[in-house]
Amino acid sequence: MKKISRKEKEKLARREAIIDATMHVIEKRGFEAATMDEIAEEAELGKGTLYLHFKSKVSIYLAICERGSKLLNQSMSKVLTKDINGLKMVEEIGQSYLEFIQLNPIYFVAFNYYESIIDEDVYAESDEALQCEENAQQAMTIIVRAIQIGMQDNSIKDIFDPKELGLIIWGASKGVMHIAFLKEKKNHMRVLDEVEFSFESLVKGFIQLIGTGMKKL
Amino acid sequence: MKKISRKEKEKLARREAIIDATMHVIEKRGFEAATMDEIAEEAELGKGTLYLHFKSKVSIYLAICERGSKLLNQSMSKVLTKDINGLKMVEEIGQSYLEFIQLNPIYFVAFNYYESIIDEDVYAESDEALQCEENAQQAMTIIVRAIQIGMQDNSIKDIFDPKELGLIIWGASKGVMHIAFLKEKKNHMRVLDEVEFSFESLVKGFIQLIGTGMKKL
DNA sequence: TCAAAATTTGACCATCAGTCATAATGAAAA
DNA sequence: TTTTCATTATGACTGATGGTCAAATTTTGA
Repeated sequence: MKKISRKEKEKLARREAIIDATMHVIEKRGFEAATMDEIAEEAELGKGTLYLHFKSKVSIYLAICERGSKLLNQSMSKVLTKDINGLKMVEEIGQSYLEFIQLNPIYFVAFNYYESIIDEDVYAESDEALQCEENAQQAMTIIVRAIQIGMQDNSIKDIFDPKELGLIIWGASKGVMHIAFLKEKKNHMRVLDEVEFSFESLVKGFIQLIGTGMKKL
Repeated sequence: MKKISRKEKEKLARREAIIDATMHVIEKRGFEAATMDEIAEEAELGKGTLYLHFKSKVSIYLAICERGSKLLNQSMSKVLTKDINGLKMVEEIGQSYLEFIQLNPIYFVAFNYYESIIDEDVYAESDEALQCEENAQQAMTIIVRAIQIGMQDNSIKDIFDPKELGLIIWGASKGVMHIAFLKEKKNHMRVLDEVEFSFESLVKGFIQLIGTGMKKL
C-alpha cells in the first residue's frame, strides 16, 4: 500500500506543478495567449504528458479557478468566526474579496473564465468544474450565513430572502470588482479614465451603498 | 459625387449584412463556436471578402457590441425625458437595461466579450472598439445625469461623487444581470439551482437594494 | 468594345489544441 | 545480473480555424 501512496503523491505533486507552470506562463503571456506548448516547456514536460494529468487546456484553467476559489473561501470563512454583527460580517467578507483579488488578480481572471465556459456541457461535467461549483456553493453559504446572522441580530433587514440577497450581493460585488479591475489594468476604456477613483474607493463606496441598503433602521 | 455616395452606401449595407450574418451564425452555433467560414457562407460571400470589411473576427464581434450599445443607449436615454425624480430615473434605467438584455441576450454576451478583450492594445485601437467606448461613455453620462438630477431634487443622497456612484451602479448592475443571465441559460451551476428566483425578481431585488442605499431620507 | 482599375475569391499558410505510435523507465522475474 | 513486462513520457503528427494573397472576376470609363 505504501508504494501506491507514494506514486499517488507524486502524481498529485506533478499535477500541482503543471498548475504552477501554467500560472507562470499566464503571467508572462496573458490568459488567452498561453499555449500548451509553452506550458509544457515551462513545466519541463512533453506536451503529451500534460494530457495525462488534464483532459484539456480548459481543465488546467479550471484547476486554477479551483485553487483560487478554495483560497478565497478560506479567507472569507474566517470572517464568520469574528465577534461582530451580521451586517459587519457581510462588509468584511466584501473586504476579504477585495483584498484577495488585489493580491491575486490572476484568480479573478480565472473565475471569469469559469463563468464564461461553464454553460457548455463538455466542460461542466469535468472533475475540475464540479469542484469549482462546490467551492462556489461554499462561498454562497458563507455569505448567506452572514446575512442570516445579520437578520437575527437585527443589523440586516429581513425583507429579502437570505439566499436571494446573497446572490445579489455576490453578483453585484463581482461586477464592481470587475470595473475596478479593468481600471487597475489601465486599459483603454476612457469611461474609466474620466473618473478619478481607486480600486479601493470604488469597492468601499459599493460596500457602503449596499450596506445602507440592507441595514435595518 | 453621386457615384461615390452610392458605392459608399453599398459598402455600408454590405457591412451591416455581414454583422447580420454573424449574429445568425452565433445564434445557431454559439458565440465562441462561430467560424469565419460559416459566417462567409451565411453572408453568401467569400471568406476573403469579410476581411475587406473587417480587420478580424474580433472586429465583427466588436461591431455587434457597437450596435447593441447604441440600441441600449437609445432605450436608456428615453428615461431622462420622463417627469419623474432622479431616484426613479436610476431605477427605470436599470429596468430598461433588464428588458434590453432579456430581449437581446446576444448583445449581453457581446458586451462581456468586449470587456474581456479590450485590454489588448491590438483591439483597443480599432474603429469598432473606439465606437464601443464612445457608446459606453454615453451610457455612463446617462446614468450620471440621472444621479445628478436625483441629488438636485433630493431623492438621492449627495454623499457620493455622482460619477463614482454611476460606475458603482453600472458595475453592480452588470454583475447581477450576469448572474441572472447564467441562471436563465439553465447552465450547470448548482449554486444557482439552489435558489428559487427569476431573472426579474433578482434584478428587482437589486434595484430595491441600491435604491434604498442611495435614497435620501 | 476593351483595357485598366477595383473588387472578390478560395486555395493556401501559420498557429495551436489534442492524439497516438513509439520510446524510456523501472519494477518484477529469472 | 539480465530479461521481461507494465507503466509512464514523448513529440511528430492531425485537424480545425483565423487570416493572406495571387489570380480571377466584375466594373468603369474612354
